[in-house]
Amino acid sequence: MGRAPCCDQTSVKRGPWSPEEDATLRSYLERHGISGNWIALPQKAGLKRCGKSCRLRWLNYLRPNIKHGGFTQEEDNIIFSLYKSIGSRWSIIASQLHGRTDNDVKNYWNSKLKKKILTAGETNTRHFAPDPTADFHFVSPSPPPPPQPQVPTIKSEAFLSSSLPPGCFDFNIPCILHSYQTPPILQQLPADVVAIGYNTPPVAEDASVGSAASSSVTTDNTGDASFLSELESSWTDLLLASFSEGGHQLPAAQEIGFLTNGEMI
DNA sequence: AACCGTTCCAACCGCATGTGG
DNA sequence: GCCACATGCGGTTGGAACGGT
Repeated sequence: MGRAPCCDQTSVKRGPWSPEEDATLRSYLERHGISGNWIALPQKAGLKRCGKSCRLRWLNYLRPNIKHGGFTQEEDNIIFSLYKSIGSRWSIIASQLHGRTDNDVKNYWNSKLKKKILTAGETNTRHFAPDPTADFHFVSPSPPPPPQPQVPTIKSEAFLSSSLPPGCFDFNIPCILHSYQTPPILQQLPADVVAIGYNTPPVAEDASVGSAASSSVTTDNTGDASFLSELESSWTDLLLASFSEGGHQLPAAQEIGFLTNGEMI
C-alpha cells in the first residue's frame, strides 16, 4: 500500500500547462494572492489540476520576475561555491540568485554546470573561469596543499555585507574580513567573532570552540555553535554559515576569519 | 528525408518538515 | 505528545527540440 495521492489522480489534468490554464492561474493569483491553501485553489480557480501542480507552475514559471536560462558567469560561481559548501540544497542556492528557481538551478547544474566543471577539472584548471569583478570567486575542488607555516595575518579589509552575493544577508552590517595563511590563535580572537574555522588539525577540544572530531572549530557570540555542526570544515563553509544564519543574534560588527587553503576567495 | 542519440527543461513523485487542532 | 493535513524540497522522468549520420 503506497502513500495516498495528494489529490484524485483520475479527475485532474496532468502534463504540460496550456496558455489558457496559465492565464487562469495567473489571473486568480493576481486577484486573490496566495492565500495559503494550494489544495483548494484549483477548485476555486476553476482548474482541473492538482494543488501541488498549481503551486509548482506558479513558483517555477508564472511568478513575476522569474528569469529563465542564460546563467551568467557570476551565477555559475555562486552556484558552484554554494554547491561545494552545502551540496544539493537547491532552494537555498536559488535564494542567493535573484529570479532563479530551485528547479532552474537544479536543471542547470545537472545539465550544464556539472559537465562544465568536470571539463574544467580535466584540464587541471585551478580556477574555474574566475570573474575578476565578482565579489565571490570559486575555487575548484582540488586537493588541499600541504599546511602552511604559521604566519600572522597578512590581510585585513573592511567590507559591507551588502557587497556579498544577493541574499547572503538580509541586512546590511559592517564586517571586517581577515585573511590568514594559517589558523588564527583562538585565544586572541575578539569577543564579537561570530564564526571561525579551519581545515587543518584542531587545536582545542573545548565547549566554547566546537568539536575537534569534525576537524573544525566554531564559536559564536551567542554560545551556540550548533548551526555549524553539519558543515564541512573550511573557511568557505563557515563564511557561508555565518551569512546564511540571518536568524542569529549577530552583533553590529563582525569579524570573520577566512582561509581557503592559503587562497583568498 | 528518416532515423537515432543527446540535451534540456517542465512536470511529477514521494519523502521531509511545518503547523494547527 | 499525537495526529492529520498542507507545504516545501530534491530526485527523477517524459518528451520536445536539436544535431549528427
